[in-house]
Amino acid sequence: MTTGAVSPRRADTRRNHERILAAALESLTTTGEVSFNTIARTAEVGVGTVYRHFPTPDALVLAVYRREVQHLVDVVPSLLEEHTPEQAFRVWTGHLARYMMTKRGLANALRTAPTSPKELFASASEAMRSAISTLLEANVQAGSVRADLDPLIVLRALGGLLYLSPSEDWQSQTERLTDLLWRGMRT
Amino acid sequence: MTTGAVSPRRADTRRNHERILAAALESLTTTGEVSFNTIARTAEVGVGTVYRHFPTPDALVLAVYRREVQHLVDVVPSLLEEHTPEQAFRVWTGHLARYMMTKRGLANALRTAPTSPKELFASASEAMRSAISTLLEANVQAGSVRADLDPLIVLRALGGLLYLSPSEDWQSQTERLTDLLWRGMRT
Amino acid sequence: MTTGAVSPRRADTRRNHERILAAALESLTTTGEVSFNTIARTAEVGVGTVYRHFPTPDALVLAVYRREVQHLVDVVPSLLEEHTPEQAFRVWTGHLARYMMTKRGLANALRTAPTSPKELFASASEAMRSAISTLLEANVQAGSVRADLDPLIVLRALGGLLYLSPSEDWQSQTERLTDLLWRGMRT
Amino acid sequence: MTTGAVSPRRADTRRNHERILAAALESLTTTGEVSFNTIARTAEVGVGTVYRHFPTPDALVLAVYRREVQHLVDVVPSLLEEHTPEQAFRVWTGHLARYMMTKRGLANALRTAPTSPKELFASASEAMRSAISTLLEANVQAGSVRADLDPLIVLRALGGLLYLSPSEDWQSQTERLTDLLWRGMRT
DNA sequence: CATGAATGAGTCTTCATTCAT
DNA sequence: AATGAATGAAGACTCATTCAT
Repeated sequence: MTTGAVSPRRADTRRNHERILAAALESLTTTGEVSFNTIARTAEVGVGTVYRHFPTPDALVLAVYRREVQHLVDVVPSLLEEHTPEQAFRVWTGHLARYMMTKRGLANALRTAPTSPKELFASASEAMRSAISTLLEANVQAGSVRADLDPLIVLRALGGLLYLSPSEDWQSQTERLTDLLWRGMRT
Repeated sequence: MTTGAVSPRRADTRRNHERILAAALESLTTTGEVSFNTIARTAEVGVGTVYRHFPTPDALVLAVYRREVQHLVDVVPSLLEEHTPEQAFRVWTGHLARYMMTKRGLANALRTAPTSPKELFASASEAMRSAISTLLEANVQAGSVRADLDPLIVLRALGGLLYLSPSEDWQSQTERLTDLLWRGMRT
Repeated sequence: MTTGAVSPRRADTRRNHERILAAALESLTTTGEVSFNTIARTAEVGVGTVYRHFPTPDALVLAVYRREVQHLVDVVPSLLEEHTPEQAFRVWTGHLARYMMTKRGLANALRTAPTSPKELFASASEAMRSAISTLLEANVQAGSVRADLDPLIVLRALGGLLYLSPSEDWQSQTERLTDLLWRGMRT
Repeated sequence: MTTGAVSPRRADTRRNHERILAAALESLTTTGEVSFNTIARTAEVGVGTVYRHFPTPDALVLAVYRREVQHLVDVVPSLLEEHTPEQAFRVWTGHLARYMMTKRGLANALRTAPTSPKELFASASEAMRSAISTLLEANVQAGSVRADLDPLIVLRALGGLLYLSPSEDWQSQTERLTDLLWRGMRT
């Protein structure tokens, strides 16, 4: 009836979407589980609402994943602006390590995703690969690393960061792992 | 009750222990699940028996894990006898990759083990560390790698092998990852 | 609000009514279920609209039922024009059997209708009874059946046709059942 | 430990089986539903126990069904001992009508049984057919009915008894239906 | 009036854990 | 010690019904 205001119903829907994603992220980063019932309870919506927004648990995990991975991708340009290519790479591995540590549950959920790990990685892993690719290209331009590096291999080499646990001296370990890797990468 | 004689009972018990471990390993490497009921069924013992042998699911996973990791540790000496130190290291990473690929379910279970990741790594990760340590020492002796490498860092760098999936060209990827790493390790 | 003019709204409403009935019929004859949500989806209207047109699932089933049964009632006059009374009866039982077989889901839904089986039969069963009544009267006039037959009893005797399944030799079974019944009915 | 008494555990199990069947029968004859949760609640056992005894809802319905149908089959011999063949048949249809009326929910559940209607009828319908067959044979021997009657057709003709509802004058209707049928059956 | 998002009760099913034998 | 039946909490999912727009 009114024209000025955004319809409350519409607002509810959007807010629900947000709340569900937030609840799912929290659940994934803490327990690593994605019980629709629990998420509904946390987000304070009905279970049916969760199902309306995300047909399957996988779809929900995927949505959370995409969103989170995007953070790592988005930070690359600014890193390259503010640092030398080499520094940018090193700082980014720090981001990656921190991300891995915080989102442990998420990482696990991704690995154990029962269905369509294909689609999952097709999009997410590709995003990561392109982020690394950009960093490598900048370094190749600067002459600091070899030109024949496969971003995927570098990504795999960084995979060990997944093992880091908050209790250990992860900062130092990350640096040392990056050092080791860098020695193997440089010209 | 008695300690001197090996009672027939004792034999049964030992056999049960074996069967449970075998069933758990199979379950972990295939489905990645460790349902006590399922394992009991596979091992052809009662659930109660499984509980008697392993108080918690974690204890069972840990036991399986220890056993499996031992294989990777045990192979080191013979590798060093039959190959140059560098070759030994490279061949061992191949073993590691194959192991990771075969025991995917196990690896996942380990990562998602809800409790006591401490104890889990205290023993298992330590075993792996010592295996790498041995390989590194041989290479240091031969002058092929730097003397200041931390085995743990190298182990982390190899962690990316966990991502490999059977469908991909994992052999080539393993070699390339090892190459990259080796460049960073050598003198 | 107004009664004199046929509003465009009215047209929409009538069309919706039709679509809902059509969707319900299809659902009943195929799956035998009457999920309002599913029906709404099939009819391409909102659930609320279905509720507006039919207050309860029963009301909807009843409406579909009435409509379908009418087919069996409407065919009687023409049968009596084109056949002898006895043949008309026999042909009609064939119609009945085919109808039962096609609308199996409908028949089941009717039987399991949780509430108001009263109202359900008050109208639908009455229509069937009158159809049979007409057929019997013609036969009484022709002197081929006894005059003291209760149409309801005859209807019940034909109820066995409900059991027929498409896979069996239902045509022959219908004829034999009709034969048996006819022997009991004739003068 | 004791030898004289049947082990209590064994007794519990058997008692549970009974209670579940009883609860299922009640549920089927009243609401026509077979919710495992509800049945467990009624029988005062855990849901898991119901699952242990009956793997699927169908298996439970089937078990109840077999049991109930058996009653109708078992009564035949005594009827033939105490009555003339014709009377036996008429009394049996009375039993059938009463059974149908009481077990309405059961009958419905049977018709709508989603899976394996095959197996269901292979056993149950066959039992019914043989019951009627016995009654017919006795009558053929006594010369009261024709020898070429197909028990299955007679069973179908009696199917109309399913329609009877307790509120109506079902006794009289049953008799009249049987009369009509008998006229068609006799020599 | 029509729409369809939201709700939540209720069903199915699995599985860790207990415990009587 | 071994067994496995029993239990029930918990998760997945459906669907009737309400209600804001």
